[in-house]
Amino acid sequence: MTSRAGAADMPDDGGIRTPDRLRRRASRLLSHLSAQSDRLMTEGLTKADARRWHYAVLASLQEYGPGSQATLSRRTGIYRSDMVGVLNELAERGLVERAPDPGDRRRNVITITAQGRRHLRRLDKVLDDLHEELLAPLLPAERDQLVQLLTRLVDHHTQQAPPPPVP
Amino acid sequence: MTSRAGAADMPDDGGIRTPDRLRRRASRLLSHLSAQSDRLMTEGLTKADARRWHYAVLASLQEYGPGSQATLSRRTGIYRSDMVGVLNELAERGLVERAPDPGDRRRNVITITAQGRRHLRRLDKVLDDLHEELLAPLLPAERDQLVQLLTRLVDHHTQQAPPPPVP
DNA sequence: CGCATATCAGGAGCACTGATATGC
DNA sequence: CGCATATCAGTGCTCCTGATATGC
Repeated sequence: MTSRAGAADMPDDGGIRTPDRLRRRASRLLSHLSAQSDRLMTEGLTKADARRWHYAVLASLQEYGPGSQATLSRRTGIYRSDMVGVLNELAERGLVERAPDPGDRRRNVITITAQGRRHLRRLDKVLDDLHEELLAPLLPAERDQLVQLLTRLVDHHTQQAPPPPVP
Repeated sequence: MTSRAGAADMPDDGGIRTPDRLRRRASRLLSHLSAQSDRLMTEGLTKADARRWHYAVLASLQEYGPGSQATLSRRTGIYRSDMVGVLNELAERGLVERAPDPGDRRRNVITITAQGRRHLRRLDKVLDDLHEELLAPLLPAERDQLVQLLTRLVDHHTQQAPPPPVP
């Protein structure tokens, strides 16, 4: 007897809802896939003695140049509170340098080192392979589509300041 | 002087990498958007005195009928260890009932209550609105595309057993 | 003074591991 | 016996809230 008792446990929902709304909710799909993706990337990066945040910081340093910790926070989306620890780990490994800003003594200027650049090149290769695995079922055009759709949504929700409460 | 010193801090990457690989990495987009989506849903559900897991459990109960905790875990993707607490919260609120299975005394049979169904209807409405907000920039056809792409990826990575090490 | 910066302490939610007791 | 189930204890990561000291 596997739950085919008729209308007893087939509750009234007005007949409107599609039967698999759970699986088709975009938010659930996103959470699910993001978790799978994160696991994949974290595993791969761990083998290269790195974490996801390491890559974000190093890549942002290489693309946009040195910057204060607050600047890096804004670039990468990492919280200021968490940035400290990430930079400690990167500095321990000799991948970045933290020097006081002579022009503004509140700031530290973070710079990527030569070793950091070498490390970043390795990580980029690792991530390329992992993305191949992540997106394996999609054709190249579909991968572009996905990236484009995700980008539009991310952009829409990032430049969205929460509307002022109108007092 | 804002980092325009020539080739000094424009490091060699072979000229191959696209300049915004950080922003276009699918894994980063997924993490980012998933975080934004999670925040949106969590906020909305909190106002309705619920969490995301509550919705998952209630919806799964309504769609597939009652089941043991292990069954619910498989349906919803919530870990068995965490399921206990979720069901405690739902039972406290009178939204589900936990009764011992007479046929197998290891199991509890979880059933959604009438109050649980009412609550679920409210949550479904809340989530509909939140998804409208989440997917606002996309046309209906694009939303379907997104859901379809995400579904294919999720499916691909769920039924994937890690390949045997070939001894 | 207000504002930004770096740092530290800590919480909430989720994904996950491991151990235990119980019953199939 | 092996296996599944429910439960508890605890970890790590991410996101996020403070509070502090310092310098603009």
